Amino acid sequence: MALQETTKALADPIRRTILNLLKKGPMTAGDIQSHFEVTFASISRHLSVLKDADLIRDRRDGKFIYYELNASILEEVLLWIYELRGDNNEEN
Amino acid sequence: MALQETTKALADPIRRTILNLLKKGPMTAGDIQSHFEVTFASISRHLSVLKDADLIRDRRDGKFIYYELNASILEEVLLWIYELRGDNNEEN
DNA sequence: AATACAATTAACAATTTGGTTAAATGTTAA
DNA sequence: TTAACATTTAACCAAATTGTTAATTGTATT
Repeated sequence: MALQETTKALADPIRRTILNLLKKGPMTAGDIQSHFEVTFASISRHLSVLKDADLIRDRRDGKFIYYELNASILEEVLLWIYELRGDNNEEN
Repeated sequence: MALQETTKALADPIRRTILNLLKKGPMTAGDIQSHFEVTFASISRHLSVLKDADLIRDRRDGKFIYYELNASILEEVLLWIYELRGDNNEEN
């Protein structure tokens, strides 16, 4: 179930911040790392969790690897939440 | 940040299933447990994670404790996801 | 008060997660 | 082809999470 990968990926503050950074456009791992106080290796692993969830995609351009947001994956989470609220929220 | 508790709570399949069960209406811990192959104690801890996130509320009625869904907490997650998609999804 | 029932909490083991440093990989440029 | 740069992967550690069993708490019943 992809929902599992997605929700797990979203359950970490660094990963959520990375997604917010990527909202503005693609960035390299180095650019991303510079926003945090953890090592490159640590960010690299967060990126791979996001990649496993397909929340981000990467594309190499010469020496750099650019990461970009793939927000479409979030549709499934939205759907799940909508269904959960379902009839209980008729009044809204 | 409440988003942290919420996303963490959602990142477990048992907890998501519990929320789906509660969609149909309040249930006791025992009723909930009967849907899983883990012990009462394990379910009880999942319930406390959901309670910490305020995704569920409990109410004692005599010998039983009834749990019910508080889906309003999910608004914050929805908002966060909407913001993330933001301008990137003008075409939708 | 004693017993039984519903559920939580405590204590512990196993697994997962997130961080670090060091080594490895891929690419460019000298 | 060697050096330098960008990034990932491997190996390891500490902390958090999830599950179990056993003890505890709260309520109802006798």
